[in-house]
Amino acid sequence: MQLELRVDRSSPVPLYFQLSQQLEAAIEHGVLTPGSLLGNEIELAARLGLSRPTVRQAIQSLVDKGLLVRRRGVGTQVVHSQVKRPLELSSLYDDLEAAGQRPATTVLVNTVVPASAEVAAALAVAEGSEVHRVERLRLAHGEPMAYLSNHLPSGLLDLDTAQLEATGLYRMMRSAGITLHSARQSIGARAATAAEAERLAEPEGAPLLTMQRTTFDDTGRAVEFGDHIYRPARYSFEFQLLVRP
Amino acid sequence: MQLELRVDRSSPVPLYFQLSQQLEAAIEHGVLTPGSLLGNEIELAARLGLSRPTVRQAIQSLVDKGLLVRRRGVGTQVVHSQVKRPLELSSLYDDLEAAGQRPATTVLVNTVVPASAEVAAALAVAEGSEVHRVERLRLAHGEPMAYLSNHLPSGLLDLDTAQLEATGLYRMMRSAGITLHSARQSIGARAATAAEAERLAEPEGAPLLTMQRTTFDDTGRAVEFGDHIYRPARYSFEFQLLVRP
DNA sequence: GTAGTCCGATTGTCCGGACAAACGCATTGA
DNA sequence: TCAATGCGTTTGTCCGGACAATCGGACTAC
Repeated sequence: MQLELRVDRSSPVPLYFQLSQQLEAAIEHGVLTPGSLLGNEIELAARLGLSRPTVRQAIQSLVDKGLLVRRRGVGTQVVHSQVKRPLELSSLYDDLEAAGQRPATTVLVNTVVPASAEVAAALAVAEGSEVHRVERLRLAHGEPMAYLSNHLPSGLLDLDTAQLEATGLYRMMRSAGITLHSARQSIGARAATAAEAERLAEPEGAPLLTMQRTTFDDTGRAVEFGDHIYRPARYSFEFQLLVRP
Repeated sequence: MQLELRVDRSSPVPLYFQLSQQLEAAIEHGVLTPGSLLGNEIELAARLGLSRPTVRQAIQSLVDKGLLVRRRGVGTQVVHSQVKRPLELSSLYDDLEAAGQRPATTVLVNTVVPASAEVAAALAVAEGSEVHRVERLRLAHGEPMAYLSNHLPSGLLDLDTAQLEATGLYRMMRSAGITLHSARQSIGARAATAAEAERLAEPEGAPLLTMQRTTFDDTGRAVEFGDHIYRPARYSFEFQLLVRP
């Protein structure tokens, strides 16, 4: 059976992108079954009226995503992995929304403070200079789920409390024209202190999942430093890693 | 000052790879400072006697690694991020060795068992079929650090106990010709059971960091399922995420 | 003075072609 | 029988060129 593919040359969407999207959809919907060959690049290019480099660019983007594997002398095959989602910089808000949980947020602190040594180092600003500080409690189904403490360089974003409660911090940054690029994370665990236990409705000494993260925009500037704690019964970090050859 | 770059056409190493390595080294050693422009692609190609596509391929690989940023109409700049290492599929053994800790391993169990429902689902084999089971205690500086439980499809690897203690599981898989490709991870936390507490020399109920991971090779077949627990005071997960636009 | 327009610079996309390298398989040879 | 060789297939690398889209700054018009 021939996979139905076609591109629209009048569209402003790049041809290689049109193709890669169609291939990805075909894999997602099971039209291209795991392990099946994709047909060689030359023939595929001829069938679509495209050049080989364009077809290769489309295929390469899917290889980068981990959906396809190329083998010289063999061909390009669909990976038969159970889970195919690539790793992404996840936002707790988006994670919860994707899980259909309708997250609720309570902003507990939203102020400007002098940067502590730790915060200054993470954000690469002078110690004692002004930074925004936000502390939020995130709930799902009315139950506390995580306590989020964030520091941001001042002047970067207008941190409106109402907006912080209605949406997520990452979403606000994106709409402010900040393009997130990378993040350095550290995930650990420890026992809850008395104060933390009360905030999260856990007994004192209960195990907590902790995450510290510094996020960078596309110019490499630190735009956010977060120190978060999660209730492990209600949240865990799930992601897919890819190995680059 | 002109960055000194040159390629060796008689080398079997691809030209784009030679160039990207030199650029990466220049960034790493601070010859190319963060924020500095790289010079336009056309001129760079002419200077090296290469074509523009080849130069673009070299630059693109560094953009994918998060070391460079391209801006249309502006040029290609070096990202000024503090930490630049990309995310990789990490092995606890390699992590420890890189930290200069000389890890020691004790193999507690190395046998063949019928697959439980959970293991069968993770490895995509039939429930009850034979799988290898390995349990190891990993120590650093003579102190227990992690308890590692792994299941592998049978017939994949010769699991020699002595070799397991001398090196890591991932390293054994690689030398057996298995090319690791991706992994699905879940990181969480919970309180130690009595048995776990004893094995790790922690009090009962102490917080533990947990990780479950299924690793896939380049054809998408599951090659390993691990269920690990770590002492949070001695280990945490650190990694860098990249956002794909 | 300010807003809009134009223009040079630079990357993004796309083409068509050429040869090399690796793989799988069939054939050949010991 | 079994290993070595050869061959077709397919991806990997590389070239040179063309035009489009976008950015930033200079210029112009009001």
